[in-house]
Amino acid sequence: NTPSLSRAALALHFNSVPLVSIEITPKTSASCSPAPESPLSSAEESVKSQQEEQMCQASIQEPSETSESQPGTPLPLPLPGHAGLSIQEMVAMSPELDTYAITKKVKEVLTDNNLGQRLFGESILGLTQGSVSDLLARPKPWHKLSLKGREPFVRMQLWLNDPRNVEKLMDMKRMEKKAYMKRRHSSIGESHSLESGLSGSDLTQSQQQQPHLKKPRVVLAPEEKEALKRAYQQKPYPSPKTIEELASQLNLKTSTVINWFHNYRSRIRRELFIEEIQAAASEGGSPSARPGKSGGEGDNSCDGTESDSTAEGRPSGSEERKGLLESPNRSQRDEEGEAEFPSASGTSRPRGGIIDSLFGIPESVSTATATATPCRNPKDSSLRKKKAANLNNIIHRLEKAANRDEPHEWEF
DNA sequence: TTTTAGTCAATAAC
DNA sequence: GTTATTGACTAAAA
Repeated sequence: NTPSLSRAALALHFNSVPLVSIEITPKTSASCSPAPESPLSSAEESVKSQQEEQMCQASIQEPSETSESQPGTPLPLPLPGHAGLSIQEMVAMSPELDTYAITKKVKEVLTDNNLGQRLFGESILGLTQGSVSDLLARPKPWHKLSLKGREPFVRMQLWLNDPRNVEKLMDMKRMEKKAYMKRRHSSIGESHSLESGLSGSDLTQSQQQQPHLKKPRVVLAPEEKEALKRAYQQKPYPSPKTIEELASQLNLKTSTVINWFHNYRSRIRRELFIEEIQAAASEGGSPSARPGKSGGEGDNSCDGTESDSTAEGRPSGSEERKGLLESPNRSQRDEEGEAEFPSASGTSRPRGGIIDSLFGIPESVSTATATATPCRNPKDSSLRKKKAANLNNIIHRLEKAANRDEPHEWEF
């Protein structure tokens, strides 16, 4: 898997740098050579001398094809400087970070220095461009992130802390360009010889011989999306039967409809997070402050329109604040009196002291001292719409909780 | 088994 | 060429 290898190779250069001023005992690696198939490998030569020393400080793990998606496997990362801590350990020990402030700062630095998301993502985060774009545009609040989800933010924070971050990324950019030019030159030469040696039919044949493994991407028509959105407004959690019906009516595969609902729920949820954050920011609070009372989309309890209707039949006050979008199962579990936002307060996590210094987190970025997000009303109709849909979601869950068998009638 | 979280990668939009 | 969007997928939680 060339992309993975090149990604890992790219990252090793950057990630072997001490990002904060801490006494380090760098582990030495048996091999500091970059991945052989890395597109940058030729260009790397030119800057190798500058970076070799840093590279070899890294505790390098052989990059594997799937390393990036496997939890627990260290990603290409700036860790060697951190007293031998793995990224997972750092994430686990990290104080609460203000994801919104971090992404804002990262965007700023990247734009100011004309650095692309792809380069940043592949070399610093170990993520693809699309993922980076998504992450930067719609960061989830820290307390809503799983350990894995926190990882990119910790990486960003570490990168921001590195005084030479831009410089290094610039170097990387230059190397990439060099390598690209080199490849382009050689491929031009190749295509010349191909043109002279292959007839048109030969090319067609070789193309035909390529196994057609890739499925064409499904692109939903606007009407189809509209129909699905309407269905979502009615029922955010459609039954298998409804899904079947939708699929046949829209002439789509069932799996496409299922995926669409999964994705839509997830993306709506995130949109609500970001709207929450922005609203809080505009009101002067810490942007991604842990909602505590407002609870992400759960701030509906502050919103007269929804809270009135959601309050009825809610099992408990805390339930109301738990957020409209949590899964039905979770909701049922919540009824048993589980503490609110168990992971949010970071009670079991060391805060400040060595870890704060490790991250070098400025006040503006850490939310450890942040205040709760104030309540607010929705500012536009789209938000209202989403919340209305979420209301349906709640109703759905209440139905389920109240009556395990599909309820035909409501009893109040 | 269903849902969520996180991500990839194709491709649309700029 | 870069960034945004989005259908599909995997892993993990519930």
